[in-house]
Amino acid sequence: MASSSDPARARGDRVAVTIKDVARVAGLSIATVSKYMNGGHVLDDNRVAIEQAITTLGYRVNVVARGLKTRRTMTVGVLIPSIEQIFSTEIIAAIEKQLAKAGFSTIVCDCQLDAELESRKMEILLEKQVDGIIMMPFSGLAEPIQKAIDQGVPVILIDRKVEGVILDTVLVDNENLARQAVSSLIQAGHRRIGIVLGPKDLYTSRKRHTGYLAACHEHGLVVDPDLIRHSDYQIPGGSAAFLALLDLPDSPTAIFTTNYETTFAAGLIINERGLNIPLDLSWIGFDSLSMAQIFKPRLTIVAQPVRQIGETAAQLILERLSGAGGFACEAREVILPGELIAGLSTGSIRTIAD
Amino acid sequence: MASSSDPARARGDRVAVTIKDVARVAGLSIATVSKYMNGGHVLDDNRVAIEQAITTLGYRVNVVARGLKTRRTMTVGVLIPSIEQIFSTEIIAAIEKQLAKAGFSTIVCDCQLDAELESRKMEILLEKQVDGIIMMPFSGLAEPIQKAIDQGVPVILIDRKVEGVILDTVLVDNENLARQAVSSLIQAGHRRIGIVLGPKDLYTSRKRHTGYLAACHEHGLVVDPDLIRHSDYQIPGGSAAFLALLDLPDSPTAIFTTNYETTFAAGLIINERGLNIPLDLSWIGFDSLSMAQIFKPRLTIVAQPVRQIGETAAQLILERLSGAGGFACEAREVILPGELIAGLSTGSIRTIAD
DNA sequence: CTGAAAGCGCTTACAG
DNA sequence: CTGAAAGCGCTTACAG
Repeated sequence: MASSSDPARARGDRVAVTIKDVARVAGLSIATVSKYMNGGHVLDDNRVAIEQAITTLGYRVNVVARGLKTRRTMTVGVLIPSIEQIFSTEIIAAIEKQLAKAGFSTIVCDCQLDAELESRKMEILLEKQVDGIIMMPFSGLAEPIQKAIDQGVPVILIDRKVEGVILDTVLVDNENLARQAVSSLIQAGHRRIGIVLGPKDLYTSRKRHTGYLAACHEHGLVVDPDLIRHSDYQIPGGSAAFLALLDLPDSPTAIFTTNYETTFAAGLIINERGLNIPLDLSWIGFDSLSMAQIFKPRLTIVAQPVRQIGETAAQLILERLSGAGGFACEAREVILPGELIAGLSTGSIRTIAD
Repeated sequence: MASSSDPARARGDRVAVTIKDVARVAGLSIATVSKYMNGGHVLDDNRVAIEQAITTLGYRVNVVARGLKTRRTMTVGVLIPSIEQIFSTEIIAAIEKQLAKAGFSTIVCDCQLDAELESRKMEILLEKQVDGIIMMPFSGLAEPIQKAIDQGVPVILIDRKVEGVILDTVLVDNENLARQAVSSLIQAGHRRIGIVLGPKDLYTSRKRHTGYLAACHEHGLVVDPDLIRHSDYQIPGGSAAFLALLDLPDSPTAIFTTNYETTFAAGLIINERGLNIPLDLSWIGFDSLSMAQIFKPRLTIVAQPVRQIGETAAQLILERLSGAGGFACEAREVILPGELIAGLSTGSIRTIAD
C-alpha cells in the first residue's frame, strides 16, 4: 500500500491500487487475478489469496482501462432535450433501472433545448465510447445521429422520428390519444374546441393535430382553423396561444393543451384570470399527472406511458448490444398506447347551457 | 480507412479510427498528432496535413484511452437521491452547465431513494474514475463517502451535512427560512400553526424544525407538540401527517409543509376535501414553485436557490480539481440564502375572525 | 489452472 | 518542431 510519505499522495494525486498490486500481494500473475475478477475459475487457495489481497488493498477495477482493452465500456448514453422536463426524467429513471439489471450504466446528457449543443453532446458521448445511445431528438436533425451511425454505435430513438435516419424507435400513439381526448369533449356537447399544439414540423405535434382533426371529422364537426394554435411547446409560447384562444370573439368552450409546458401555461393563465373550470371553460391537459391532481377541480389529462417508454428503449438497445437480433436486424418501431385520465375539468356543455 | 470488406465492420464491431491512422495518413508520428490534438504547436504544413487526415478519416479522440494515460477523465460524478425530484434536476442542470464551461462532463447517478444503491452507485462512479464527486446525501451514512475519500477523490456535499466526514458543503439557510415563514404566519394573526417535517434525524428537517421553534419563541407563542409532525418527506407519509393535523380536535389555522413532497401531498388533500385556502386554512409550502403558481390561490412558498446551489458546488469541485486552494485546503461551508415567495394562501387570521 | 507477452489508444518525457 | 519508446491498467489468446 502507498505509504503515507508517498509524494504522490502528499500532492493529493490519486495513487490507485492496480491489478499488479493485487497480483504481487497474492503471489500470482495479473492474468490470474484478471481471470478471477471476470468470474473465471481459479484454485481455491488462489481465490482466497486474491480476495484477501483485494480487501487489504481496497482494490477496485479500473473500468476505463478495461474498456480500452475490451472495446466495451458497458455504458449507454442518453441524450435528451432537457433534464428539467419531468417527461424526460421519468423516462431516464426507467431506462437506468432496466439497464442496470444488465450491468450497464448510463451517461445522461441534455442539450438544454439547444440544437448546437445536441450535436456537441452527441460528440461527447461518442468520445466517451458509449456502447449505445438512447436519444429523444430535439432539433429533429439527422446530423447528430448520423455521427453515431458512422461510428457503428447503435441508436434508439424515443418520442419522435427523425427524417433521414432509419432506426429502432419507441413512440406513443399520439394520434389516437388526441382523438380520444377531443372525442370526449365533443361527446360532452362541445362544438368549439380549441387546441394548443407545438411547432408545425414537430412529429408529436403533427400526430396530435391529426388526432384532433380525426375526432372532428368523425363527429361531423366543421373545423375552424382559428381554434388551432401552434406554439413552441414552451411556457411563453403556450401562454400566448392559450390567451389567443380565450380572447377569440367566438371563443372555444373547451381547450386541449397538448404537452406539459402548454398545459402548465394554461394553468397559470386560468389561475391569473380566475377562470372557473369547467364552468367557464372545459380543459384537457397533457403529461401533467401531478399537476392534474393538485388542480381544482382535478384535471383530465392525456398521460404518456413514461415507464414503458424507458423500459422499451432499454430493451431495444440491449438487444442491439448483445447482438441477438443483431446488427443486421431491421429497424423496429414500437408504438405504445397512452391513457386518458379523467378528472372533473371537462364539464358537459349541455349542463352549462341548461 | 477500413474497407467495406473488413470483417470487423461486417460483424458490426466498431472499427475505430485511431491516432495511428491519422499519423499514417498525415505522414507524421503519433506524437506529433497527439501534440496537435492537445493544442500544441506544429509546423503549418503539418497542421494542414493533420487536419485533413482528421476530416477524411472522421477521427475522434478516444477519451477513454486518454484518461488512462493522463489519469484524469475530466468527468465529475453527481450522486443524488432521486432523479425524479425536481429539486435535484434543477441543481444538476446548473452543475452541468458550470462544469461544461471548464471542459468537464458529468455522470449523473441516482440511488432511487435506496441506501444500498447509494453505496453501489458511489462504487460505480469510482470505478469509472471520475475526477471528483458532487453528492446530495440520501442515507446520511459516511460509508459511501469514505470510499471516495480513501481513493483520494474530492467530494462536495450539497443540501445536507453528513456526520463523520468533513468536506466542502453547500447548504441552504433552512433555519432562517423556516423562521421567516412561520413568523409571517404569526404576524398574520395565527396562533396555532402546524408543521409537517421530515425524519427526525435528517439535517434539513432538523434545521427547519429549529426555525419553527425560533419563530414561536420570538413571538412568545407556546409550542404545542401536537402541531409538530414528522414524516418521511415522501407523499404518503406527508399526507398522513397533514391529515393528522387537520383532524386534530383543536386543529391549526395554518400549516407549513417543509419539502416538495409533503407540500404536494397537502395539495392533494386540500383538493380532495375541497378546502378553501386561505379561508379554511392558511398554508405555506416548500420547493414547489411551479405548483405554487398553478395553485388557487397562488401559494406562498419557501424557495431554495437551486441554481446557486449547483453553481456553487461546481465551483468548489473545480477548485479542488485544479489544485488551486488544493488538496490541503480546509473544508469550506457555504450557506446560501433562500427566499420566501408570497402568494395568497396565507390569509390573515384576524380577517377570518372578523 | 496459470503466466508471459502483446496490445487496446493515448500521452509524455527525452533525444535529436 | 518531431519522433521513438515507455507505459497508463487492463484483457486475451497462447503455451505450459
